[in-house]
Amino acid sequence: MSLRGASSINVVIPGDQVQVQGVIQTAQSSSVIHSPQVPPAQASSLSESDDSQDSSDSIDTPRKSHGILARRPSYKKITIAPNGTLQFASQSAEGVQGLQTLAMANAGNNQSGTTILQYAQTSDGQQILVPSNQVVVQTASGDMQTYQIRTTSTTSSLPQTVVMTSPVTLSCQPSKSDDPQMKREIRLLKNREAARECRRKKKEYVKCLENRVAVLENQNKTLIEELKALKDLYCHKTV
DNA sequence: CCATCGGCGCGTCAACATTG
DNA sequence: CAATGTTGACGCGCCGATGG
Repeated sequence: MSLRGASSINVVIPGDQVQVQGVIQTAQSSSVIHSPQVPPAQASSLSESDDSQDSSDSIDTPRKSHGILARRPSYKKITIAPNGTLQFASQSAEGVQGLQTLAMANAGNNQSGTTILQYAQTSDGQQILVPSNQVVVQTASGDMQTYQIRTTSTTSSLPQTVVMTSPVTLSCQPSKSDDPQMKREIRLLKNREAARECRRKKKEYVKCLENRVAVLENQNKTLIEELKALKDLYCHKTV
């Protein structure tokens, strides 16, 4: 019963409540339990179980043992419709264009004290990496300035106030360094962020599934009651 | 009070997918 | 095809609960 992270997910139909009325709703089958929509290439590798490698047979490391796992569809492709259902984006409709301009999402929750990089976009459209405790502001004159952000409360439960400190120059842009050490550092940072984001999406996804289950159970219950009522009605008529 | 346990989030690695 | 993104697996540390 850990209270930390408030992650005890009790199935709650969230704010945009999913109300079951009418019941019939055969619904555009945006089924939640989408059978792993395996792309053709992958499907073959599924059934054939990586034939090319089976000779080398997987005693390599324990890590490699998850070859069995079919690649799941990306959480990224799953969006939540206002009515609580999940929608799966088509391949091409990704379009996260503006996203990278200033992702401040996690800036506050960095408990570990490590610096997280995020993408910002300079006025000339160039992407740069900026530590997530900084924010990029475009001034009236059009030039970009970054500010450091300090949060005044350390506990995540309390509201955090943001303090803008003195501007920081962008001189330390990782200018496409060829230094392998630097490259690795950047990759690690990016992966760190990616992992965090991935976990967030996964949690969201699971929550959605649970909501969906609740809705379907509700529907099921209503249908059963309706059926029962109809049966009763029918019996009375025939007798 | 201390040891233990279970849950959680994190960072990293590696395998696989996607993109250009 | 190389670079980059995504995500499962693993190990670690932290925290709260629980039992002695």
